[in-house]
Amino acid sequence: MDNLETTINQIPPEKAITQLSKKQQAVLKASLSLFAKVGYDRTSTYEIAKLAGVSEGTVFSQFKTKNQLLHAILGPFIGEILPMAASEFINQLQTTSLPHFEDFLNYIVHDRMSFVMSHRSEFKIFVQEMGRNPQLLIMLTERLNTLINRRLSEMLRFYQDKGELITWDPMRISRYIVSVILGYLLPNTLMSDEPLVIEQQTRECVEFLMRGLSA
Amino acid sequence: MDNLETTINQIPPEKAITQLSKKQQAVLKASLSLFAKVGYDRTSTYEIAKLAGVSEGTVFSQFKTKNQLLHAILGPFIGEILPMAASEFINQLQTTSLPHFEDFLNYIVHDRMSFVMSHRSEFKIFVQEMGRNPQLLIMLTERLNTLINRRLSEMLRFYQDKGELITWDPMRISRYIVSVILGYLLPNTLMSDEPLVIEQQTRECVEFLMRGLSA
Amino acid sequence: MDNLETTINQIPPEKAITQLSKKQQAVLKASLSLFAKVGYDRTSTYEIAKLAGVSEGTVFSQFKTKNQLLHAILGPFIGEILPMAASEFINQLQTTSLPHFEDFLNYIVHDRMSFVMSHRSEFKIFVQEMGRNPQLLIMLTERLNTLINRRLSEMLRFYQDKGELITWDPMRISRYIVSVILGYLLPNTLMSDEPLVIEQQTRECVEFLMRGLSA
Amino acid sequence: MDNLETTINQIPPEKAITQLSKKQQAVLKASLSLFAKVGYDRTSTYEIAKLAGVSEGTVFSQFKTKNQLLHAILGPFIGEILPMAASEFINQLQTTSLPHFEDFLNYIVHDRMSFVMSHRSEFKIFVQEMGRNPQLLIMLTERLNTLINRRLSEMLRFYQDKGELITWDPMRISRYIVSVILGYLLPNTLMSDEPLVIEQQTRECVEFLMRGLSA
DNA sequence: AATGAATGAGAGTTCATTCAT
DNA sequence: GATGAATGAACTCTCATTCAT
Repeated sequence: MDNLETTINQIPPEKAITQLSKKQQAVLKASLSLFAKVGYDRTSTYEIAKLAGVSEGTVFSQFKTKNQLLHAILGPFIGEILPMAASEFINQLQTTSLPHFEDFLNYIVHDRMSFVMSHRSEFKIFVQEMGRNPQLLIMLTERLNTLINRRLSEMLRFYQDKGELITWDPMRISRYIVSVILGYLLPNTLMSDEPLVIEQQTRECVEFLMRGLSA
Repeated sequence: MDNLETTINQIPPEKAITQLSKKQQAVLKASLSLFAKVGYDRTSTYEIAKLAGVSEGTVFSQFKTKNQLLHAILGPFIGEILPMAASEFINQLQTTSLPHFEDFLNYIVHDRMSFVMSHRSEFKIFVQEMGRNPQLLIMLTERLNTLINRRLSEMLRFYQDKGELITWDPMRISRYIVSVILGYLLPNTLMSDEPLVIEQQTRECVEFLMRGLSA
Repeated sequence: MDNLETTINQIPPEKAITQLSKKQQAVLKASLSLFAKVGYDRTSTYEIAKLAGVSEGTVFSQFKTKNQLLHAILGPFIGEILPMAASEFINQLQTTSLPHFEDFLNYIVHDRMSFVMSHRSEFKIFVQEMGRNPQLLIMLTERLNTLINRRLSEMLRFYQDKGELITWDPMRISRYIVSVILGYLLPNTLMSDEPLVIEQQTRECVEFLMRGLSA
Repeated sequence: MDNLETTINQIPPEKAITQLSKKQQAVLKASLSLFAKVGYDRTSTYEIAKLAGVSEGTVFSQFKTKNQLLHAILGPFIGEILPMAASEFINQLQTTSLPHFEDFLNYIVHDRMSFVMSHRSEFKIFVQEMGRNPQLLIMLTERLNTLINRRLSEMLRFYQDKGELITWDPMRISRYIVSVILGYLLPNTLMSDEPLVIEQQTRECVEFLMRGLSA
């Protein structure tokens, strides 16, 4: 693994993917599918080429190495997995759209579940590589912490001041929210191919979290 | 990956390990260390041999294949990870030692955290392989479900009847307990090498779960 | 290597080069530079295209194969490296312009040194390929021998008859002349990029050869 | 080419070669033969394996890379090519065994010709790589210069003082000696497989050099 | 004429596994 | 039982060459 750090730091050049030729997109799609199914290490570039219906040389014409293929898949995903509660978007919601903590919870739980479910394969690959690449997890956590400290803590304090949220450390609160969401997503994405009924799961999830986190 | 199913179904031949010669134990230990650090696929048998201080041939004298090495490591671990709420042990606790749900929570949270922390490497390998081997996770879940339906549900009903536990589906309750525990264990085991202050974490964990799960 | 024999046998199509388009000339120039710097085998057509500022396809539009590129470079060079004492030109010099052996030596030493120094890159490529392509050297030698036997021997006899040149076999005499000239050229072309002070070197060279070859 | 510098600086671990297994020696021998015949770049490890009668894996079991194979061949050769006029050996010859410059010439011409002829393949590979690896030539020359300045110049001065050797710069004298020797060796080693009649060539060589270099 | 995406044969290298010692 | 040299299939990657545009 060369450097997944770069992957995380780059804002994904969204257009890049659409600029790819048909064959290159097939390569990317085949990689996505195989990496998710059997893992990065157990996928050979020969199998990728075969599934994509191209020659092995073609696999390397756009993405110079097998590792760049992984980056090309995980880069955009990582770039979008975190903004959960990011920047402008959140600030504006704060007082207007989400007056109560329950609204807030409903929003992010539903939003992140939807995102992951519509990127199941990327998520699975990400989870797999995470086990192998602590760096990946460490950086993600650091970013998450920054996010929480800079943005989220203000918001949480907003609800805490309103008496709707228990006055725990924002970090601790976030940990529980993330844990419970993942408790729904991980078994589903890793084990089955059935789509999740997001509305139902969100309701359950929020119900529990509201009990645990209300003031 | 031949067949990890066998791994799970076998009651771990506990004695096997102690029967191993010094060299074979060194092999197992080296494998454990390397698999956890860089992953099964990225560990070569040559490196195992070097770290264990034996010849490459010796690596294969006891464990016929590299995969059997993985089994020899994960087998016992999986065999012990589940009994969490298993069989005799739980039944006897039920009414005597753990009269209140909080006692029960305290017990299993502390118990499982301790277990995982004292088998960090095995846990890490398990998590890594899980992403790659859905079979592993599916079987584990099925077993967990059986366990919950047969044993745990009785216990939970016991606390529910006492009015100490919310009357949700036992499966749902278990999901939250497991999720929150893992929310503490995963970042710690995957990211850092610092030991966890189990007592402190247990207290936090139980505090949150009690709020979320009390009747 | 297809057939470098053809390269030697072809009278270099002098005009060919000037007939080439700007792009083709750029390709030839880039090849010359890269072949000389890192060698034919270690130069990829991609690098040639990049340096020439053309597409990879263009590299092959004029020269059908990479090998033809080598031929296009070495052909003219080989065609001109030998005429040292060739044909009409020499015959006419013989008695008129170069009455003494020292004049003769001065002439060819200076002439060949100048030629090589103004074709350093070609010379370097030629030397490199020679090691790999004995055919190249064999043919060159045969041609040299023919040249010597047919033309040069007459001339040398002229000076021998005048008592200015030792009465050794012309082949032997030629060997020493060539060796000593190469003794100056090789280190300079292979090792450094500094231009040779040809006048100075010629004087030294001739001084030594005169001592060794005078009657 | 990683680092041929190391090759030159290491005194060749002579024993290493004899310690090699039969198969490894076959690999070395096959490499020597193929590198000399078609060049390093145009020899594939598959061909080496085939010629050596071993599997391709075996080629890499002792020599980790193809390049190390080249080093293993050139290292010892380079280590011995220079001592021509080296250290103790020369000093002791100086006044005792070689009273006259002609004796001295006879000695080194014969000695170096014998050495190269008994290492034809290595010499050929060396010449080929030299064209591609200026570093190789530069270092060799620097060493040669050091050798000449430190040791040889004393010796030459000894003969100059005796009035047997022209009072030119030692560097210049060396250049001619080397050039003329190579003038015999290069065509023979590069072009043919016929053994050289060393005695005859040495006599010719010395005869010419004596004429050119006598005071 | 020029492009550059695509090709596929072949390169160097790795590695789990075997087996004679 | 232990060794480590040997294996050969499989791997990632390179590159001269082709061809539709």
